[in-house]
Amino acid sequence: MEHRSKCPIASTLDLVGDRWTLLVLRNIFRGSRRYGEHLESPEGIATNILADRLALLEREGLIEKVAYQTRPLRHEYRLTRKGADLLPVLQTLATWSMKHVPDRWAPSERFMHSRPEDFLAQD
Amino acid sequence: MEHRSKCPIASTLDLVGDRWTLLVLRNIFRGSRRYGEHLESPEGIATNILADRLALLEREGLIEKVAYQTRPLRHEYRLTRKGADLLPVLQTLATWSMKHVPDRWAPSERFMHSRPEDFLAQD
DNA sequence: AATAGTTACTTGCACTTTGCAAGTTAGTGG
DNA sequence: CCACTAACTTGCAAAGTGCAAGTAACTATT
Repeated sequence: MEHRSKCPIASTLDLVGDRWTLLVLRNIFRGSRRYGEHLESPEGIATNILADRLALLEREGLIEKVAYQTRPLRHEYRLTRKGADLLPVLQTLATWSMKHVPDRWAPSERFMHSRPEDFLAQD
Repeated sequence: MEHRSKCPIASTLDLVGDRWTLLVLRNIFRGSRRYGEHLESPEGIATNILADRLALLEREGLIEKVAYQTRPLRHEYRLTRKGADLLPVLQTLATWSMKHVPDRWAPSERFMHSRPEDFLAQD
């Protein structure tokens, strides 16, 4: 990973500051775990972009691939602590939008009031 | 402005979710007001991108152009309430980076503890 | 009056990233 | 052997970005 500067804000954006990465994370917070579930999100992410971003997030340690079945072997993507810790960023983005952009969906209470730890439980 | 969906998170990112817009806002929070001051930021933004983003932020009402002198007429860019309200987003991005990215600059106490209102004072 | 300096952009072009459609791979089930 | 499903990969056009050079509107200097 290459950073434009040592500014902490710029460095975070170097990682997740593009058109899709934070939305992929949002999907996971909202329950998407499998590749196909991500494709159902309302914004309509392209398959190549999704594959690229999942690989990036895994390489950077924000999500991890966990097998959910063998025969055929299939994986799902889960948040690591590093990824889950971006929850406050998504919450503040949502809060801003609710105040300044008219006619948006209301985020769930559960989403707005949860903490990163809440998304780390195993099952 | 076109939105990919009515998701509040996606909608905020439609506005500021590219490689530079949030860094231009960070500059303003850190005191850059004039075009030339923005060009001094450590990431080295290109002049065309900067002009484009300042125009976008003004068009969307996050910043406004205020004359700081006549003869020759010159303007500076200041945060509106809408723009200043993105401060918590920048603060959470910085907080995440300090926890998860090694060897970053420490943001100033002033920046991390300020509130949007603090950047709206006239002078 | 002509020249140089300052500030704030604009333009042109190469390069990179994104978006869309179609194709591929690895497996199961019939 | 064939259809089916999930998870990608590939090709290519379009949009966005990065770099260098150029322009515009003044002011200050000689």
